[in-house]
Amino acid sequence: MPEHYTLKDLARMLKMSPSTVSKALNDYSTISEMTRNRVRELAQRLNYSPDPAAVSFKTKRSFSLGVIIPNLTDHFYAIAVGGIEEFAMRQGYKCMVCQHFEDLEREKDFCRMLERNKVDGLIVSISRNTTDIAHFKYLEERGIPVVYFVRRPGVEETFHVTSNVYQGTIDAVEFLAAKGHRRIGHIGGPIGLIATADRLNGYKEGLLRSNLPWDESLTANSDLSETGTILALEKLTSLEEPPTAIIAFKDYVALDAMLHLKKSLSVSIRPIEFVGFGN
Amino acid sequence: MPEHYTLKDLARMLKMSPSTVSKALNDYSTISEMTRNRVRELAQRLNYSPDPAAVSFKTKRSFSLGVIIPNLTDHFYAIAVGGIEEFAMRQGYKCMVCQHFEDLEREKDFCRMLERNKVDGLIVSISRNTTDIAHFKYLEERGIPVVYFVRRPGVEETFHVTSNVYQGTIDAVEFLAAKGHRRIGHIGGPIGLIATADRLNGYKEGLLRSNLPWDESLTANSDLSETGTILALEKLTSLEEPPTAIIAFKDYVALDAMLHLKKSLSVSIRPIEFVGFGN
DNA sequence: CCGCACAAGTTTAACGCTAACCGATGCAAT
DNA sequence: ATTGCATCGGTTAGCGTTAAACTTGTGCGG
Repeated sequence: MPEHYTLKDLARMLKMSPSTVSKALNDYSTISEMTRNRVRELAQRLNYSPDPAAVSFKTKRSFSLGVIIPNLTDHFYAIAVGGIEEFAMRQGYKCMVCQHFEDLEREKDFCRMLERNKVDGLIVSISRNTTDIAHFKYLEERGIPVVYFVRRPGVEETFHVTSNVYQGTIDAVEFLAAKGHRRIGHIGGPIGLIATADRLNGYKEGLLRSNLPWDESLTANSDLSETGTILALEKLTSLEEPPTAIIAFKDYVALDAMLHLKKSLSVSIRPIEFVGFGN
Repeated sequence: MPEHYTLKDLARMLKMSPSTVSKALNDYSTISEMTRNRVRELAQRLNYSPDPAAVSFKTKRSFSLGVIIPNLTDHFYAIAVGGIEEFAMRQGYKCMVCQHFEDLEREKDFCRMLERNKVDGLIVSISRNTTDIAHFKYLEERGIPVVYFVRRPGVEETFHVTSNVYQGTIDAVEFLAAKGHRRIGHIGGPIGLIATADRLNGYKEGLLRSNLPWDESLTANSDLSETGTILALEKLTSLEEPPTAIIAFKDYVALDAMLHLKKSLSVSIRPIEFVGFGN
């Protein structure tokens, strides 16, 4: 039942000092090839691995990443986190996954917590209520790199990876226009999100390219809740001349809308085509 | 820009020894009410929080939990992990989420890794290839409690939380029987899983209670992949007298089956009712 | 008035590891 | 020879916290 060996143990067995062992294992150039090999070999044989807590304590880093997302229930984020986790693990990093549930205070708490835990970096999809990103800036100032993911803060210069929803929306409009739709509705997301603006711009550009007129009444916004989506939908369907197709902010917004339509129309008055994409 | 304070800092300011401060913050009974309060107050004011790495290093625990699951892409696990995460955080625990992707070796690696990281406990949904659970036993021997979750190992006495799929399947059979179905099919899960056996037993019991005959040809097993499910489905639909209803191992198995049926039958020969539930 | 229990702190050491600083050796260049 | 310095490894100190061992002061029964 091998308890875990420490550097000291190895050192004793090899009759050298602990720091030599440490250096050997950490590829210091001041250790001879031979010594390094001797150490390596024994370490291997004894199945030695350094105590992460001790290393972290000493070095002030943790080999772990913070991942802040809205919520793991959202399938998109679940998949994303799955991928991040998996990749990070392969590189020897752990992840600390935090769900903010659109709560700014939580988001801030997580930042504190993650800083204390000395994460080596942060991947964040900010909450909808996050306009000020001082708490992230603070981490950056302390040397913790922050990458925004899907959602990113408004004006600031940031590192981020997002999908090109602008182009996506253009494509969606053109796709529907090509199918003959003349009145294409747009259910956008929460006002204030960059993605919401990007999509709206894409929508306008798509109309332009398809030679369709811009008509504000064909646009609505959902807060992404089911009721929010239904409200938005009803704004569009109650028009004199309702749209024959609708582009939605997210796939599940499209789903909510479609289901509602299906449920609420005992007689299907007129088919509406839906396109939902993005996150 | 307040760097982080340490116990020593507080001690200096309060003119007492670091260990007194530590004890005060950790509710030791040998510290007077007054001292405790003084310490608490300053700690509060300076926004002190202990360095987790140091604490972990010293105490040999980490306030973190290991969570080993098949895969975050499975919506069920995503939700479950979301809940675990959330709850753990509230109690001041972090989670280390690990996806084994049905790979036993990975599962073992995670165990090693989690042990080295001194997790305080483990929540596991074992891989399908896990028959021997020595690696978990090993952790338990070392004082790390293990709770199995959804999937649990065969024979062993374990702590586990699972849903009662036995009863669930009985209910499903009775439900369908009550609707008049006489030939109810059953698409089970991978052979070897406890849940697979439990369900089959529930299926049999349900038939018994509904006065329906047991007919082995009405049962099939899916490995849960789409093709596996389709294979199983086809075994049932190609019968002389195919089932008019099918109970499936998981909701997505039912979905795969339904979609396939919908796609493959240009003319809908006969409606089949589906019940899918569980994880 | 002694001794003892107990309360309230303090001192010390240690957890395992790393990094900064030293020391010894050997060899080439002066 | 002596210096210079590169090579290789050892010594030491300390990260922040806690637990065990130790000290001091007080009250109290005998």
